[in-house]
Amino acid sequence: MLQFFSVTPTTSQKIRDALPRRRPPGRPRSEQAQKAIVRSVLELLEEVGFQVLSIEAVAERAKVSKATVYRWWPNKAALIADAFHASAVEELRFPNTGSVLKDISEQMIRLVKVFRSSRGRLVSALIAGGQSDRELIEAFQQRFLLPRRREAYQTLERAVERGELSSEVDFDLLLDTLYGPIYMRFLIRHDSLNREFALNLCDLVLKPLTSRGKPSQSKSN
Amino acid sequence: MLQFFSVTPTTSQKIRDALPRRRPPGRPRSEQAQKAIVRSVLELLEEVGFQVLSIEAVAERAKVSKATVYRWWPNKAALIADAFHASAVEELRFPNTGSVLKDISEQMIRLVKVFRSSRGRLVSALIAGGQSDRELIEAFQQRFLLPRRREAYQTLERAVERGELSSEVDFDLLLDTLYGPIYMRFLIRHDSLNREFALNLCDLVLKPLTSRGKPSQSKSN
Amino acid sequence: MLQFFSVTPTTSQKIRDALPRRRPPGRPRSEQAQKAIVRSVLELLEEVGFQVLSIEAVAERAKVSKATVYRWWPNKAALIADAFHASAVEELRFPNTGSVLKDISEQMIRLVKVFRSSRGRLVSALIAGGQSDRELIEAFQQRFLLPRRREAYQTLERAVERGELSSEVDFDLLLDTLYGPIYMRFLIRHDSLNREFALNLCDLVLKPLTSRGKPSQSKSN
Amino acid sequence: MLQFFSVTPTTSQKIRDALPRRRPPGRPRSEQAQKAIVRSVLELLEEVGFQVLSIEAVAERAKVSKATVYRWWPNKAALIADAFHASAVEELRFPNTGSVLKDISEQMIRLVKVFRSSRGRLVSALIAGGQSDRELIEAFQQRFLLPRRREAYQTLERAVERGELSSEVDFDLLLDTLYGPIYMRFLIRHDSLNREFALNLCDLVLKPLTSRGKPSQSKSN
DNA sequence: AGATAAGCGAGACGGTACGTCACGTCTTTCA
DNA sequence: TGAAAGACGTGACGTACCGTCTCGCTTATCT
Repeated sequence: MLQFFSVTPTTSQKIRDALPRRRPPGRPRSEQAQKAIVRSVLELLEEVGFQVLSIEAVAERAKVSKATVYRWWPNKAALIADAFHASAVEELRFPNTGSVLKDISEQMIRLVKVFRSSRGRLVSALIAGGQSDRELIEAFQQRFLLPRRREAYQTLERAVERGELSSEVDFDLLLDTLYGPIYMRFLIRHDSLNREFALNLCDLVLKPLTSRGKPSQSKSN
Repeated sequence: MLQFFSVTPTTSQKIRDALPRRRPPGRPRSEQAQKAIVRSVLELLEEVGFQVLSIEAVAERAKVSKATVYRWWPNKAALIADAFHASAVEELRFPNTGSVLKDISEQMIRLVKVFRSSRGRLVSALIAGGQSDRELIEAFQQRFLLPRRREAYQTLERAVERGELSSEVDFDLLLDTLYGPIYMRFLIRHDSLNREFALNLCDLVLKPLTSRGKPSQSKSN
Repeated sequence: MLQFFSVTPTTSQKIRDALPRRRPPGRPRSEQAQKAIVRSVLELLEEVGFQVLSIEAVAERAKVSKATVYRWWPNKAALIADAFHASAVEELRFPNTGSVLKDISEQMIRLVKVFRSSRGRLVSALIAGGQSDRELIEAFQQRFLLPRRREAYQTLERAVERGELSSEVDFDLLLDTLYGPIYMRFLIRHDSLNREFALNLCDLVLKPLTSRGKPSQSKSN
Repeated sequence: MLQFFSVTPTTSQKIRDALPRRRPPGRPRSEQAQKAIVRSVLELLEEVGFQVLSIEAVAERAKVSKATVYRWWPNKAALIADAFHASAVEELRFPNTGSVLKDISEQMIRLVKVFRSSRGRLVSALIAGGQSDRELIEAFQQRFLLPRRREAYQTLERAVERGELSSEVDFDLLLDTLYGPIYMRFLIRHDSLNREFALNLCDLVLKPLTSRGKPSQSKSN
């Protein structure tokens, strides 16, 4: 899971040429240390949250010197972004059931599960931190949101091809309408965030748009 | 606007007897100091955000001793919550035009304006802080979200009474579907948050539900 | 011994008016903390020397926060200078026996004793540090050397008055000739520094100058 | 000047057999690197002094890897001692004029010149460092002081042979009395160190001892 | 000619201490 | 008794060097 870490060096490193290269001079970066740091960040983030997480504690837990942390990550934000990347959530892929409503509601339920799990804390810490750190919120967009968005586009395109969905629908608007409410309940916690909510949400937003329910006609009015 | 502040001491203080009381002995609490503190918090929040805001800086800017801040607010969260309260947004009321779509889209546009203004920073700071502080997010729910929600309920009820909306609609689900996308774009900043988005969002979510567009039938299907 | 510390605030403090003043507002400086710090510096200096002495260790031993040390002393040098001042050496006064030779040799022997004691380490640390710190060496001149010099001048003047010494003698040259060799052996450690050396040194330098002993003849023979 | 450096490895290395040996296998030690290191130490010592001199900076300036420095010198002291050795001062030899007073005052003036030059900083750094490093002060004794002392002995012996000086004079005491004041002014900087001082010092100490001048009388008057 | 051995640069590593900053508490004087 | 002033212990910050280590490369001698 972490093996790709040195391949995709993310925030703290420049992307190296992909072509076969000689190893640079000097002592090579310790993979073990990097893994330990990332692991410590993940653990501590779940335990105490972004605000309280101190790099000092990360270094101590990873049995690594503080300098090593600072050598590779310029600030707490980058550290968390990378850690978050490393804990990438494979379970958030979209299925291909032949029905948009099914595909999306299924994935939505998985997302809700992640948000309710201890990893949710990681996500909320990242978004919270992002409110005063441009890099951090961009990291979240690029590494978490966008990959999922791309899959979502494909899912919607399949629906269009199948004739389930009008080709005139604004995908971005639709997807934000579907996921926005989930993020809102996740972050503001004013109401319950569970499977039922996800299903009802899908019904409310998606059903009117699917040809099966013939709501596309209402659209054209 | 701030005058009622010492009357409604909010989070950090016990509510004092409302009955006429004799002034207690000793130096009376300085109203001026309180106002200066709150003003400083608001200014600083817009300038630097929640994370960076230091009570030390607040005290210095308000020309107040640190102890005075601590005497009245137990922590940064309470301080921000109160400051936020003081900057209450009067312009977010719902109009009553006779059309749900109009009423809500109108208010939505105002909300978007607030979010895009410097006061938006205040809101995002509050939500961000709330991710690691229960009190803070609850303050946001109670003082910002709920008051607006109550008005929104009334707006929807009027629509039901007018026959625009089915009485079976889940108000909470509907409102989160309407506002969630705005919060999402506001917090994650992955896409533009403007008037057009608000209007399209309203159209997408609300039109299918309003009898005028006859989409209520599709619902019953 | 330390009581005069807050009276003569030395390096780190401005000298306050001697006139009766009201105490300033705010928590007063903790005398106890200051004493503990100075005591720790003295102990550590004798144990490990200037180079190794870390402010971190001083703070820890004095059970004082590092910030408190830095609040009052800008750097290690000032800290040591003050500590040195506090350990001021009362025993280095000149006697008044009626004989220059006696007066000076007596005091010289005391100086040698101090240099050979654990407090010698303090002095050598101060001079060593002074080689790369102007303030430090100046502190040594002002607080250690000069006070003694003034007494030495008086001792020499008494000798002139008594007719023991010519009034044409350059006091500064004479005193450096008397004390320089002691400092040299103290710092370079190339030869033994003891009572005999001090006595022989006095004889060598002083006797030829005193009219009473006419010892230049005995020497030149 | 530096060429003998790898031949006499000094402090940091065991002295190798002087007998003709075959060169060992392996890459030979880079003479160029050694010279660059020593040069850098000398430069930096004059610029910043012992305390601040960092091996990291030495390596960087010498365009040499840190490991290379550590391979050959165990610590900063050894490094400085060797560098000092390399900068050996040829001009501090004693002349042979036929007059002790002349011989010694002449050399003293040269010493004062060296102390006042940028190389003086080197000497003071060495002595300062020596206050907390036995090796260092011993290096100073052996490499700087002693060679000069041996020459001074010869100068004094010539004076005895010529009848200028009594054979009963304690050479060590006399030499420390002559040079101690110079070291004192050099290190403590409490008074001017110049040609006049050196001359007056010689007069004061040496004249009473030389039979020729009988100047003790003029002095004692 | 190839094997073996050491020196070299580069630079990452675990550490220690630096000097600064803000925390939240405290102790004083003045109003 | 509240407020201002400001010192206090605490603890993390990010930096600088320490002295050690692992690399790949170079330069020599030895087989």
